[in-house]
Amino acid sequence: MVRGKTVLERIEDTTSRQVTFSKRRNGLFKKAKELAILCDAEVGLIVFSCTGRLYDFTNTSMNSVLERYNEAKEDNRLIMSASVEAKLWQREAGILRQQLHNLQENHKQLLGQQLSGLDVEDLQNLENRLEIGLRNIRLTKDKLMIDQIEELNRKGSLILQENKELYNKMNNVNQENIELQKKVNGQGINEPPTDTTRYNILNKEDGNVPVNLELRQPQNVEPENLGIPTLGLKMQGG
Amino acid sequence: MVRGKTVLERIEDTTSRQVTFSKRRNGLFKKAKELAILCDAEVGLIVFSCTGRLYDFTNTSMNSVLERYNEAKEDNRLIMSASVEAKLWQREAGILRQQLHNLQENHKQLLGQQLSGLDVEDLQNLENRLEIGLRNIRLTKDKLMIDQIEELNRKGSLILQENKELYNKMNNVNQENIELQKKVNGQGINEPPTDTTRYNILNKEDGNVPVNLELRQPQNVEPENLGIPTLGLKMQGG
DNA sequence: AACTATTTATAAGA
DNA sequence: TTCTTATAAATAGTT
Repeated sequence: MVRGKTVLERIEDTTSRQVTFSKRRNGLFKKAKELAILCDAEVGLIVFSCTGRLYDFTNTSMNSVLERYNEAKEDNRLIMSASVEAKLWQREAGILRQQLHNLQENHKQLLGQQLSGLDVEDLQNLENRLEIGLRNIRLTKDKLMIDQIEELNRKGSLILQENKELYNKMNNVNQENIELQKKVNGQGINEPPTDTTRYNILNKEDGNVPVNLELRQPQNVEPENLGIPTLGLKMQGG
Repeated sequence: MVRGKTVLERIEDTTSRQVTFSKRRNGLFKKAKELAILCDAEVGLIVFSCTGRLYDFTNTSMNSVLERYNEAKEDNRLIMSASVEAKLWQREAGILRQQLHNLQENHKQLLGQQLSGLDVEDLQNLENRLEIGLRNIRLTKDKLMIDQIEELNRKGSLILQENKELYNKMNNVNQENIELQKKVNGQGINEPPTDTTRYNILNKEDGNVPVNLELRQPQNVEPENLGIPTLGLKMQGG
């Protein structure tokens, strides 16, 4: 527009384009600002350079400008995309809240609370559902407990078996010991006698069962005390 | 800017301000368009006059401009109002969905479904809650039924009372009729005899009880058949 | 809306 | 980028 009129078309030379962009951008923003001040207008101006850089101006706030813009535009298709999305989610939340509320109601009734307003048939239904539920829960619990008991029984039996074997071994060792003592005494050598009875007592009353049991006091438990069908094992010897 | 520099402040004269607004707005929009074309920029310009009228320009689309603007602005506070709102509701919906899911899980367990993964203690808790619930429901139901029974009993008694009175009246009318018949016959006048027995039968077997009862067949019900503590009333007379 | 005297904007060159 | 400058463009006040 100087030194010959500039034609209104894209400036092909990159440098020239960028320089012009810089100058004219400043001019445009200055004009925008002047318009806002002189004429008491609300102005929002957003510019992206061809390199993608953002330049913006507003004499108020972009938020305010855009809100007014949305209000003014009756064909809400612009920012409304987000707004519509918000409404959709709001609706979804409302539905979920309702469902949750209903289920809570239902749940409370199942727990025997807030029963007013129900007639005998409703209550009978509720009762039936609860009875079925209770039956299932009891069956499940019983099965679980029976399994645990059987497991304990099995472990107890193993320990008893081990105990029995240890006891037999001890007897053998004891016997051996006694005979050795006799031989030693026969040879006139005086050594203090080994305390053979200790092993017996330990085995029968105080010994720790060498198995990692989940029983609290496995050492005192006899199969009969596990309170269930025992495997028929009993302490032998002793 | 002409005939003496214009000071940069609000033009107080309304007419002058509006004229200037018009002129400068055109200039601004022209400049914006030129910038967009010459420099291959994306421009969005929104202006509200002080009277509230909207003027906008964009060489692309306002939606595109605003979307890029949102992307570019890292401190999302502008158009994000709607978008943020959407996110908030979305989050709310997510939380509600989770709560609903948990409650559904809980609910199913209460109904004796999906019990795997629970230990004996969990099951015992569940059982206890169900038993309490069941007890409450049964108490409520029983109370309701007892109330209904008492109500039926009361109504039944009233009807019986009414029946009894009607029956007595009928007997009186019958008696009266018989005596009138005798008199009429004694006077030699021949009229067809009134069917006095009909009232008796109607009353005892087929008559509709003139009370709006909720019993299905109130006319056939005797207090003893209500299945509850009766009020001691019985059909009198026959 | 048109005119016009001026100011302002800015393209090209430095 | 900035400065300069010639010149186009914008526009305030008037008609």
